[in-house]
Amino acid sequence: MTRRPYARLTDVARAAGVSLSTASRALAEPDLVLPATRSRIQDAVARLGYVPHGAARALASRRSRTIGAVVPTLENPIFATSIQTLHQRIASAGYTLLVGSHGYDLDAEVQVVSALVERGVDGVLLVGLDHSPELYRLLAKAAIPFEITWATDPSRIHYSLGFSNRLAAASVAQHLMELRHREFAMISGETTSNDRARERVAGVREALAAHGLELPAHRVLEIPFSIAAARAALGRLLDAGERFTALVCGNDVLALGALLEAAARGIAVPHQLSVTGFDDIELASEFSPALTTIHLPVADIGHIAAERMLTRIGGGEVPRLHEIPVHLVVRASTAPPPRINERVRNSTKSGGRLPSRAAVRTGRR
Amino acid sequence: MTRRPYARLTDVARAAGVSLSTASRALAEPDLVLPATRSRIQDAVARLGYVPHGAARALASRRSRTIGAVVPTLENPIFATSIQTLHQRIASAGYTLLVGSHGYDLDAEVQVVSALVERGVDGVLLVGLDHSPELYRLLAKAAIPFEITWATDPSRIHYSLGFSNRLAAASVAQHLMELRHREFAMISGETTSNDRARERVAGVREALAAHGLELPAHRVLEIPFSIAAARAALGRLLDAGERFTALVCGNDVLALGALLEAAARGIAVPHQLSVTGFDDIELASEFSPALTTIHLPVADIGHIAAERMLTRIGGGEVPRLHEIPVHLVVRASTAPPPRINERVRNSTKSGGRLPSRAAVRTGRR
DNA sequence: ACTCTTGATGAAAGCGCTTTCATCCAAGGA
DNA sequence: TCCTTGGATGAAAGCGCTTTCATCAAGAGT
Repeated sequence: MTRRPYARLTDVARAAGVSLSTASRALAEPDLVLPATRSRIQDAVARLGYVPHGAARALASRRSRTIGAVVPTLENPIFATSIQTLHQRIASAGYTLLVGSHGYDLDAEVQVVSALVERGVDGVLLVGLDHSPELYRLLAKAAIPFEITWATDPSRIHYSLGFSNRLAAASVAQHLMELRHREFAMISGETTSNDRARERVAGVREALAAHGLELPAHRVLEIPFSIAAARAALGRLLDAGERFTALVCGNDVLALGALLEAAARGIAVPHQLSVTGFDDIELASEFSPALTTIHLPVADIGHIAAERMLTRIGGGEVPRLHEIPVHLVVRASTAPPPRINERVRNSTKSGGRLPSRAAVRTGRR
Repeated sequence: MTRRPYARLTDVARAAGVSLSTASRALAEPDLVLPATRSRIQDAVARLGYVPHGAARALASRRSRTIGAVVPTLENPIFATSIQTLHQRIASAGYTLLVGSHGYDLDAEVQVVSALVERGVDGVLLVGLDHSPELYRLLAKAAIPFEITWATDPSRIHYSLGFSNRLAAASVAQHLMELRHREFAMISGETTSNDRARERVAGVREALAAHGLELPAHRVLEIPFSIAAARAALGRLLDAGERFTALVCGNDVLALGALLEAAARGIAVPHQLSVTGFDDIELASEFSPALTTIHLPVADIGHIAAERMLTRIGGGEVPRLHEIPVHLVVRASTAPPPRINERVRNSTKSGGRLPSRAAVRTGRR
């Protein structure tokens, strides 16, 4: 006789001397089965090493017990961390996590989501508000609950969990203005198809405008999220002779790059130049100078997103919009601007690696 | 009449005026179907917005077209990056990625893998050789191909893709010895249930031993992989009065922590203390001083792992052991040891934040 | 002209499970 | 004592697809 390599529920049922239906119930709804019967079935399960067949279960029950999460990239530690906590939470509820990344390409994202829909995920987690209309159509057609994270949808059309990137960025600008900075520059991620980056730039602009200040376009550089790109960007800004005392960065990775470049050029942070980040990754507080940044409760986002999604899948209701608190953390990378003669001077054509000639250390603030 | 929310293959078949089997074939093996028929079916697919039902397909075909990857943590950028490339490669082959993480807990790993097996993944990717016996049993019973990454299995019992952590670590020690260092200390990740960390410590020990040098147990600190922990560890080593001129770190994150702590204590790297890392994350080359470390082709690992797994799932054969080249990258964090009177002195009970009194800058090497 | 291939298509049997719906039996009510 | 009620169980119908296997033309071979 040919033994199959694995046991089916039918085999368990036969071994326990019950019908298939009873065996199924014993596993799904133990209360509906007499304790004696139940334990016979559980014995059989253990003895045969029975492992339920997910696909069969999904097909019959129309629920896959999987959740899909799509992020721009796992290389940004904030996404990696939140995916991590998300996974932990849903795993403990018996769900599995399907992940996808698209590298900030909205068309690629549609492909990824479509693969998830095909797999019959019970819910989808998205990052931000910028998505292809086709993606929204796909999700609507499949009637799969989805949720926007890392941003809030003020219109409440979609379920969202996050914070206002605009307001948070504005508070950074506010802090800098209170320090009496009046000349700003910004290094941002690409704003096309990235609403978070766009909102952060807008937030800074608005806050400045409210005080009659400007953030001219040529002082806003949009670059890939990498340390090397950020270093190069600060270099370009400086080499172009821009005179600013505060540099707002779109996230901590970019800010770190700026800090590194400033150090390499002998520019003292914060005395000659104030630098801010966004996210509060671990390095932000450990680096020297420690980075003034916006603290995000990264792990909480994964956890709450899991919670909300599980509730909705279970037929429960959650508020359309869940705002999580974020706040400015002032550390050592910001200080009042230097007096005029202590400002960072644009370096010469010699390659920009020279320390500013006007560099003079100011006292501690 | 009640319309279903989505189209089934039966609906497509009816719309195209063919049988279910033909429709199925048209999608799976287009060559077996007459071009005219095929295009009628494709029209119907497009018109109805048909999306195949993954679970049904998996049930009928006994292949889920999903691959599971289990890593210790996504917070380490090397895992995040390799998962990223892995995803890209398998997605382009029509596969979906199920991820799991276990936080260096082997029992938790069994749970995660068991969830993947239940989902019927076609293959599983694991990190390292240290796993619960139960995990191996589970995978064997389900007859699912799996692969070890980030380490090689010299016994060739399992399929593995990686490099010798031991040899790589030894080459770091070798470099340091060539610089004439004789007093070593090491900051490692926890070695229990982490063969990579264990092998790296062993590699350093062996290399030293070959030259009659020792790495005493009290100079090896095992800590969690975080910058803060690494800073504290170096502090403890120093405060304990250990005298060493070379600090080998288990990975770049730990090395970064050490660099930061050294800077905070006014210890000049590399002139007073040489520090090495392992992994070559982006920051390693951008940081100042740039870190001497082992370069790993992180993206390649994800890519090759995907390739090998897809081949095996497709019934193909690959070598049991795939060794990828890694190499030492010498940068600015290592130099010959200082002369005796320039050594780092153990700081006093005052908290260890004072620069070493004996600190004297040596010239460039 | 007749059988033999060959290639395209269709019919139908599951894949392993969930989920009505029906059945049975013991206890409670009249 | 008979009938009702409800709890436990079983029978059976799918869930949407893949995959033999059978069928049927139409061209090839003799």
